[in-house]
Amino acid sequence: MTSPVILRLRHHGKLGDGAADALLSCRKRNRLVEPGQCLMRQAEEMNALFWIESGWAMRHRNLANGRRQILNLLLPGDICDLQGLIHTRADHSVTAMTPVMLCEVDAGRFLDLLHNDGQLAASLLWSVVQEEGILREHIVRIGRRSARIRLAHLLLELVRRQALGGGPSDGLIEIALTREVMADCLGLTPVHISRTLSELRRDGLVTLEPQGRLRISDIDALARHADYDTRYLHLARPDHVLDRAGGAQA
Amino acid sequence: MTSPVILRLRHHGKLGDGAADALLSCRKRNRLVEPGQCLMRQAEEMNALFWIESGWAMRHRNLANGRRQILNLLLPGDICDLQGLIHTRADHSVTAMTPVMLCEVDAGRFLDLLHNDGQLAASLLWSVVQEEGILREHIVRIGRRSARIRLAHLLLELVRRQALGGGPSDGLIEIALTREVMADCLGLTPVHISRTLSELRRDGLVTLEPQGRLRISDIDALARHADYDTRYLHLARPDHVLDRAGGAQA
DNA sequence: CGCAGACTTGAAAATACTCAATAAATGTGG
DNA sequence: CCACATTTATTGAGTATTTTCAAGTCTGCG
Repeated sequence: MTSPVILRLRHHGKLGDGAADALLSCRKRNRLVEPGQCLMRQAEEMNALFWIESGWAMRHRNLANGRRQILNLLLPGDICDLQGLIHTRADHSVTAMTPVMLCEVDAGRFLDLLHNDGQLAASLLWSVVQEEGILREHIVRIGRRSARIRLAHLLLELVRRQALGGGPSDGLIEIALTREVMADCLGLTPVHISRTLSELRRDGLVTLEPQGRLRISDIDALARHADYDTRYLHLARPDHVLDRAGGAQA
Repeated sequence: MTSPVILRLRHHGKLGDGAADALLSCRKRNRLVEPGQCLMRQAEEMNALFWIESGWAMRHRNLANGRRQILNLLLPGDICDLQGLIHTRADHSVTAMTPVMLCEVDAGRFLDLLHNDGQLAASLLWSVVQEEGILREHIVRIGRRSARIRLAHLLLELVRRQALGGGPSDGLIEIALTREVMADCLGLTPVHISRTLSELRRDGLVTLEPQGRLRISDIDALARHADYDTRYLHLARPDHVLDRAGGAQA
């Protein structure tokens, strides 16, 4: 069984077994983090370089007034943080949402690899580009879309991204998300998420499964409904959920 | 007179004259872009690698429903786009807001440099980290802050960033921003920006100067008022506008 | 069974939006 | 330098969306 990191990087394009093995050979040790525990704390020195083997985590900022904004969710196969390579302080925290198995990387060996394997370096650069794309999409979502569309977009993104790391691709979100988590992602309140989700359920777009997990009933239908386009994920195979020529914009 | 790129990168830390000259030696040619013209178009192949010598531009997405979200503003000294190094399609557009002088870079020579000059590579990586920090801060701003604080934050960031590239650092924003631009940055309407800005002016925090330019009357006062902390810019010298120990969060 | 945490629902309030009319500012040509 | 056209900004009134507060319900788990 291969690591979700490799699965994810293969969505960029060709990544030979040699490059994959080389990357895996940088592993230093695994570490298990319990839900609610920090993988990285705001204002702390960043040193560790790691990826997520299993479990979900979140990047977030806590504000002086007690509010919280979730910047991004981290799924199996996501790398956190290439930025750790330069000496700087974290401007946000990362907290486990489920039990998270981390794979810590030996920075020295990793840097050697970057130098010597151009294909691998390109794939890792791609993962940075994808992460930036995800951040930008999040800005658009929060800045210019209604609560209903925001929520639909978030769910669609999560379903897509979990598939990239080897998770389910049938519309089921593999972990239970609380209303509060969705609210803090989307800049809304849990109460309003509750109402909005009820609407989506009423309209048959989303269903609630055992253990509080959500399922998108028909991914294509919801994507069409919500003007969702996966181009920002920069996947190699052009399998946009929606592949309308030209899409939305000027 | 040195390029704003060099000025900006020096805010990361030591950058010797040798490294600076090496970077400048990658210049291929300059190109002038008129206001309203695109430097890069959504869904187009990215090939060019360039930085901004003078003038302001914006990264933005145009939505199917005619709305626009500005993702980030580009100021003199900003690099656009290191991501161009990998073969992918832009997920957003970049448009000039003023006459913009671009400096196009020879990608081959640039990559050589990255390989051979570790100090320069670190500085460029820093600029990527800073850009990501700016995107994240923008998410927090839009997601969890009131219109008034959002606007104050945006102005504070712009004043700070223009100083990094050699622009004024006295609170005057060097170009006139329309209400519509500010609105599209912050996920608000121009009308509401107008009202909010009037409030800030009424309270003596901001003044309107000739040619529609804005000035922050007292940067520290506004920063305190708006819970603004520059840590996310990852500047080497810890000259946070606010240097309260520990700051806001857990 | 019963508790704790998460969810739902209602009503009232706050925030931001829309539409529309007026006022400044900017640029153009005579 | 002035009149005019054009764009941008301000202001008011009414509306829509989202929040807040609070009470009640569901669910999973020991």
